[in-house]
Amino acid sequence: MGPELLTPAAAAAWLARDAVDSLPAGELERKLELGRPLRVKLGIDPTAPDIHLGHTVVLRKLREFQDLGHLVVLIIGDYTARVGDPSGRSDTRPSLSADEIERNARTFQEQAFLVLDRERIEVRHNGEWLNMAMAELFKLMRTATVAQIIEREDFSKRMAAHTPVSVLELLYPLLQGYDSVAVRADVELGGTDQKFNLLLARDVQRAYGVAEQAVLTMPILPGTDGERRMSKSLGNYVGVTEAPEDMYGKTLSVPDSALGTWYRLLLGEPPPPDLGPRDAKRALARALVARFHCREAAEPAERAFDRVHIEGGIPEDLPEVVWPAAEPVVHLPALVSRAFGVSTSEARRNLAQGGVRLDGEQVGNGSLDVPVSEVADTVLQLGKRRFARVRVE
RNA sequence: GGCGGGAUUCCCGAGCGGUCAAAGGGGUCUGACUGUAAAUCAGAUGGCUACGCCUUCCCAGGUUCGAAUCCUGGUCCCGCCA
Repeated sequence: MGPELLTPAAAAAWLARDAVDSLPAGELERKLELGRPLRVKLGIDPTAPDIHLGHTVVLRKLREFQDLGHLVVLIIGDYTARVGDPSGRSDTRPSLSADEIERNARTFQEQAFLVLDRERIEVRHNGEWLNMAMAELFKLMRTATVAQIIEREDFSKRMAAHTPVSVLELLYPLLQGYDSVAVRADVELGGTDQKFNLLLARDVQRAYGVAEQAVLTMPILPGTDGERRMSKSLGNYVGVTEAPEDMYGKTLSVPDSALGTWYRLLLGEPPPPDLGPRDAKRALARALVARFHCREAAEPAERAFDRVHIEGGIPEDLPEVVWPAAEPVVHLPALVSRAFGVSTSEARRNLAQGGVRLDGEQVGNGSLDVPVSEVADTVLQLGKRRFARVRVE
């Protein structure tokens, strides 16, 4: 299909087909009727540069806009990041240096280009316009009321729970809205959690006499636990640059209940009806590896997974741990510690619990010291999925 | 500005001056089981060539035979009132 040939109404419907909200009603279609490339805004926070699958839901939508001939305006929140993100509940994050911000932003862009078309993108830093005069800030602050802003659920919850909310946090939605003014955004995308901010930006735009943006919110992708939103801090994420085997394995660990959501949000289609959950999940895992690595990487990743988890075998590429030949007696906790970077105490615990194997045989029931000949050129295994080849030299 | 409350191990959160490497939960790890790194069940969870030794309870001092627990002074955080 040639999407650029769609009528505005059809294009709007197509773009909004998997969105949660397209607000206000009909706005996106009116924007498309303008008949010029739209400026589609996405703001990023350069404090966390790594992109995971959750981010790609919005990125994919941006890509669809690009494929229809529109322009993505990527805003790097360098200025706001330098002030320091106050949203951490208890942990006050140190504000980042300009260098770190630039590095993070570059990493983010690099990873975002796994999804986006790098030809149709404009990258801006909000330091360009946010370093404003106090008088200008007054004008901005008048565009919303405190009541409006604390109406948001997360603020009202925190205030009810007596957790601190800084004044700066209250200001954030306005700064984000001002970004939309500065870049003349026609459309802004975000997760459903951004709905408030995205809509408030319209108020700011109106106050500054520029056209108000259309807003498109996308569903939040659940993490590998199938429950909570995918996020790095919850540890339930799959990074787009992760090794094929990890990406494959993590995808398989997603509970069946979340399978449908993952399919729709990541592949844009429901799971194949003729496949059972196991095979559907394997197909999804292959597709994701193929997208973020290459088609050729998917098969080996699946084979590696099967070998380790289904057949109980060992992976092909093993890291090595070297034991000095000068020491004729191998202290197993020391060997495990050296091989996998765990403390010797932890190594001892795992030995005691039968979690350590040499060439598939559990060890550690007897003596913790074995002759070096017994470990030379064996495969040392900790738990189910950590392996190392022992070399003596 | 006034008055109160708090800081504990990865996180949250118990903790009588000795029996505290410190309850409980979460997380994590290991085992069993499984199509799965899911779910469930069980165990473990400061460090150390280790039936013992070493370092932890915001920081610095002090009292004591002995302090996470008491005192003094700092630092940071929170709430209430103004």
